Formats: sequence, C-alpha cells, structure tokens
Amino acid sequence: MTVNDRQARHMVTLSDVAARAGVSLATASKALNGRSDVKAATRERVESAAAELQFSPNPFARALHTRQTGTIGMLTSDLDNRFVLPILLGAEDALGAGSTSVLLADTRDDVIREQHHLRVLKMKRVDGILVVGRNTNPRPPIETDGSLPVVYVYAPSEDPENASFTPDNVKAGRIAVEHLLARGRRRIAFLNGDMTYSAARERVAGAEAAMLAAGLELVGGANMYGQWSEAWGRSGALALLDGRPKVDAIIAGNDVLARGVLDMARSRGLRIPSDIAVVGFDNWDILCQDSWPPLSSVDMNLQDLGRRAARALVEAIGGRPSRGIHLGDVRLAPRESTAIVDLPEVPVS
Amino acid sequence: MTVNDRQARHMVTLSDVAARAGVSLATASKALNGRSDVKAATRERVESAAAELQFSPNPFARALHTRQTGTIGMLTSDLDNRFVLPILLGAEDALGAGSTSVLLADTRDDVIREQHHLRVLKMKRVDGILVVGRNTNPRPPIETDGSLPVVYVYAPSEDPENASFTPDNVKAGRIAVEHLLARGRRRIAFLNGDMTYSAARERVAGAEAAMLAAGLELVGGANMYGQWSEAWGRSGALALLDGRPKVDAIIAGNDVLARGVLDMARSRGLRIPSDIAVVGFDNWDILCQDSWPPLSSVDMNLQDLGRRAARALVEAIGGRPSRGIHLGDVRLAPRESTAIVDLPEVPVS
DNA sequence: TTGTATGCGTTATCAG
DNA sequence: CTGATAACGCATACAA
Repeated sequence: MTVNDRQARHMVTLSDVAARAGVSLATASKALNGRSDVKAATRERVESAAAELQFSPNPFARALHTRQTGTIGMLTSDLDNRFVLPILLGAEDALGAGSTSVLLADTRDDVIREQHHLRVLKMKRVDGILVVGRNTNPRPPIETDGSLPVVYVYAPSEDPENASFTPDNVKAGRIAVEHLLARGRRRIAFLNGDMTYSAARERVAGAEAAMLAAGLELVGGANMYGQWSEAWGRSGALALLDGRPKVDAIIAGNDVLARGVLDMARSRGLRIPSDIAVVGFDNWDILCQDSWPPLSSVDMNLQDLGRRAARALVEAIGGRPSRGIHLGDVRLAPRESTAIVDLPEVPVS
Repeated sequence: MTVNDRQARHMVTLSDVAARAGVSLATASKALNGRSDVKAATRERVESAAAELQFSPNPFARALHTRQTGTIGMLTSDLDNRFVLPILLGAEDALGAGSTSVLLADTRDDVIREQHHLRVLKMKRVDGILVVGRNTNPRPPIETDGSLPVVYVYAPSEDPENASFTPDNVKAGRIAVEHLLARGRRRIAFLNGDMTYSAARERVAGAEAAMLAAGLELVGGANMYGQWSEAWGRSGALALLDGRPKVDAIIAGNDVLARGVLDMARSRGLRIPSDIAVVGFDNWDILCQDSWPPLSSVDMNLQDLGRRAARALVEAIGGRPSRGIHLGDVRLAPRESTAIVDLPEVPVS
C-alpha cells in the first residue's frame, strides 16, 4: 500500500518482454512500435510476450525521448461553474478516445493562481493547453513562448490570431425569436441579464435582428438589462406583464431569469404557454426539464464545443494549428413553455 | 508551434545549472533537493544559477528514478453531475497547494469505460486514485492489485477496509428537524426522493430520530418516497397541504423537490414561511439563493469532503493509509423559507 | 532483419 | 563537503 511497497514491486519492462520473446531489447522496441522492418513472426512473438506479461511501457522513459507526454493541461478559471462541466466532458470525450489525458487546473479566476498553474503545467510538460473561461467575454491570452499549442474555449482569446471556440450567441438570440414567431407570437420581449456579459449583448442583438427581419420590434426594446437572477426575472417580468403593449412571449437572457419569469407569470394568474410563452438560454436541464411548465431553452451545445476545441488542440499538437474564432452551433430545445396553442386573434399593438 | 519546434527548443537541464554554478552535476542535484550536506555558499550559487536559467527539473527523468509522478487520477463516474464538481474543486484545492496535479477520467458510470480508464491511469503511473461516485450509495471497489492507494469519495466503497469519505446524511436529516423545531414548528412532514438512494433513506431516518427524540412524529410518516423531481415535489406537497393534520413545515429530500414544494405552496396561496416552512438538502446555490423565497437547505459540505479525501490520499501515498468510512460534516444554511415568524398558537393535531 | 551501443535528465551510491 | 558514475526504461542511429 505504501510507496516503498510499490517501488519494490517489479514493474515489467521492455527487457522482460525482450527476454521472454528471445530477442534483443531493440528488436522488442521496434516490434512493439511498428518501427523499421521486423519479421512478422518475430513481431508476433514479441507481442504475445508483451501481452502475457501485461507489459505497459513506462511513459516517462518514453517521454524522456519523444518529448510527447500524451497529456494536455486544462486551465479552467472556475471549476465551480456549470458551463465548464459540459466543455470538460466534451474535451475528455474527444481526448480520452485517443490516449491523451487531461491534467486539470483550476485558477479561481485569479491571475496569480493562473500563472502558478501555468508553470506547473509547463513543468509537467503537457503537450498543449486548453483554456476554459467562465463566461464568453473575450479574455487576455495566456503567457507562453508560443511553442506550446493553446486553444481557448468558451471565453475566446482577445488575440484573434489564437484559436478560440465560443458559442454563437447571436444565432442563439435569433433562433429564440424564430421559434416564437413560428409559434405565432408577435409581441415578444427580451428580458436580459447582466450587461457586462457579451453573451447578454449578443443574444439580444441576434433576437433584435430576427425581429427586424420579420418587420417587428422587441417589446420594451433591447435594453432590459439586469442581473442573472431569478429575482430580476420576476421583477422584470412583472413590469412587462403589467405594461403596454401586452406581450405574448418573453425571451429571458438565460434559464435562471426564465424561471423567475415563469414564477411571476403564474402568480399573476397567466397560463403558460397559452397566455404567454417563455424561452430561456443554456438549456440547463435541472432548471428546464421539470419546471412548471417545462421550459423551452436554447442549448449552447457546450459538450460539442469542448469536443471540437479538444480536437483542434490535438491537431495543433500534431503540427496543424488552427486560427481565429470558431463559433459553436446552437439549437433550440422546445418544451411546453412554448408549445403550440390556439392563440386568439389580436390586432398588433 | 509544432512539436518539432518544441523538440528543437533547448530545455535548460541540470547540467546547464551545474556548469553555470561551477559545480558538478551531482552537487547541483543535491543542492537543489536539499539532499545530503552541501556547503551553504555552494547551495546558494546553485540556486541562483537555477533561478537565472529558469531551470525546472524534467519530471520524467525524475519519475524514472523516484517512481513518483506527482499526479493522482480522479476516476469520476459522472462528470456531468453537480455533486462531483465541489468535490473535484476541494480535491484540486488540497492537491494543487502541493505540486501534485489531477488527471481526470470520466467513466460515464460504465464498467467498461471504468476499466479502460483505470488501465490508462495505471499506465500513466499515477501515485494514487480518487474514486468519485455519482451518489452516496456504496459501490464496488475498483480492481487494483492493492499496491495503488485508492480513496473513495461520495460513494463509499462496499469494502469497509477501503478508505471512504461520504457525507453524513443521517445527521443532515437530524439538523433539518432540529432547525425547524428551534423555529417553533411541530407538524413536520418529510417529502422524500428516490427510495433507491441511501441518501434519501438516511436523511429521513435522521429526521425521524430527531422527531422521536422530541416526542414527535413525522406527519405522513417516513415513507413518502418518490422521484428527485420538481413534479413530485409539487404533487407530494399538494397531498400534504390538503391533508390532515395540517403541516407547518415540509422537509424536502433535496433542493429540487423543495423547489416544487415552494411552487405548490405559493400556488395554494400559502405564505412562506409564515404559513409553512420549507427546507431542502444540498444547498445548491442556483436553486436556493434566489428562489421565492430563498430556500433554507442543509449544506453537505462537499468541497471540504473532497479536500479531506484528497489529503487522505496524499497521506496514503506517503505510506500512511487510512481505513474505513469517514463521515463528512454537514450544516444548515438558513434562509427566508424557515425564517422566524410569530406562529399562531395551535393545538397539536 | 536483428543486435549493440548510446543518450534522454535525474537521482543515488560511492569514493575522493 | 564534492564529484565521478551507475542506474531508471525506452528509442534509435549504426553496425552486423
């Protein structure tokens, strides 16, 4: 159980395999790595010897030579953030399929900690680094000597030369509107979250553009910013529900806000979706799937984003770097809060 | 940017440091590692030389020798699970302070994947493994040859000889009741989640014991099991609210259920907490902090649990293994849903 | 096609 | 106190 015991335990090495196969160490190495020319029969002998001994090459001895560690560093600014999880999952997914593994480092959004972890990751000789932001606001690039492949996810790098993967928030806003229009809604309001988030600004921009394209305007305009809180969702909704013109749909800047909107709408005696439709963003299952009623939401496809970013990193490590901002696709997850209902004919405004 | 470039880049090695300090390789090594006796002046020279050259020892060369990799594996059955995050965070916290880093592996709760990842982790020569379960149900131990230190978190190992860290769900149930009793509530019901979860069974057991200790009984008994869903929270609450005797407090098996209870209570025109108090478990901020009203909840202290487990693993790696199930402390996070109010005098039952 | 010898960057064991 | 020197496990020119 202790380290000493493990040290004592003889790990089977390549020499053991070679001995068992009756060949030299070099031949065993070549056979196992598919190098050079090795007689098929010999290779077979070596391989079965390796299998019988359950040989697994010591990655450190190998790394000493190849300078490839089969490990990438994941620098996340805030692990305790629901958005990083699916990204991490996707990355782990894409990498784990190969044999590269993920070294995790949480910086707590702290510059000092970030530099510390960066140093540690470099020390561990990671093959590349995935930088995961806590929101989609562009962030300053990490300091490297340029020799280490880096890919940014969620929060893109401020340097457009770097490779970044971030969700398409503009499109997200657009498809929210298009979904509601398709459901026959016309008097749509956009209750937004914190203005300092580019996600908030881009989502409403996309929504506004889609409304314009349909010859409509957002009820209450495009500047209903507040906080990412249910409380603001409730109070914002209250203002909208009591205001004029009457809205028949509210797009909330994210699912948390949408929950507040649902609560307030119900408490005002409105039926959802017949009186008013509600749609959120992020498609956070815990908030959407089982709310009253279940909430339609735009899914930002974060897992896929993480997967793509990880793949790009692997490519970069392989010498095929990518550049620029890659927008991740998004899609709407329809639920009861925007279900089709027979709407009464109402004159516009 | 490519691998070749990096290979070309000359990494400063210990010989460089030694040369610059004008000492031998061996002396430099000793000086830097505080080994053996080295003259203070010499050590100083070596250290400054190392600093000037920004020397960082190649961990692979080192691992080749010491058999210690400074890396632990984290085998999580379900990364996309809110409970693993704080645990991971705590572990990362405890480990990152030293220089051990975390190799992440998500098994998707799949036996095949688990074995695969286990193999990979062993191949990468991790110093130890932290196994994080998706719930607190005991799980079968992972297959190792016993030479590798393993610590189980959240889901304890079925083998009592292994080291496990799991939250104290019994105590959690108890303090929920004690909190409500202290707030003057007497007719308390426990609306529970999925019966197959030991967390559900233990929480209600703790609650029941605490009621008994106060000479009371749970309204509706200890068997109101259902699902971990808001829908069940709503329908269960409906039954309780319309039933007899009238309850003045509902303990929900977790925060999700509690949200359903809140929704239903409000929709029945009840005021919270004056008419009825509600308390949940897990203290999931997104659900508790900003609900209507904010929800009191028992915090399972997962981050601390992760931290403790990680420390135990480090100890085990150092040759001081621990054994058995360690219960993590829990505490109540009071919010408005159980705030003190002037309760009307009511006869019991 | 196979084997020999050498080096990768450290640490550890000995002599000096 | 310091310095050669031998491992550690593997990959690879080069020789056979």
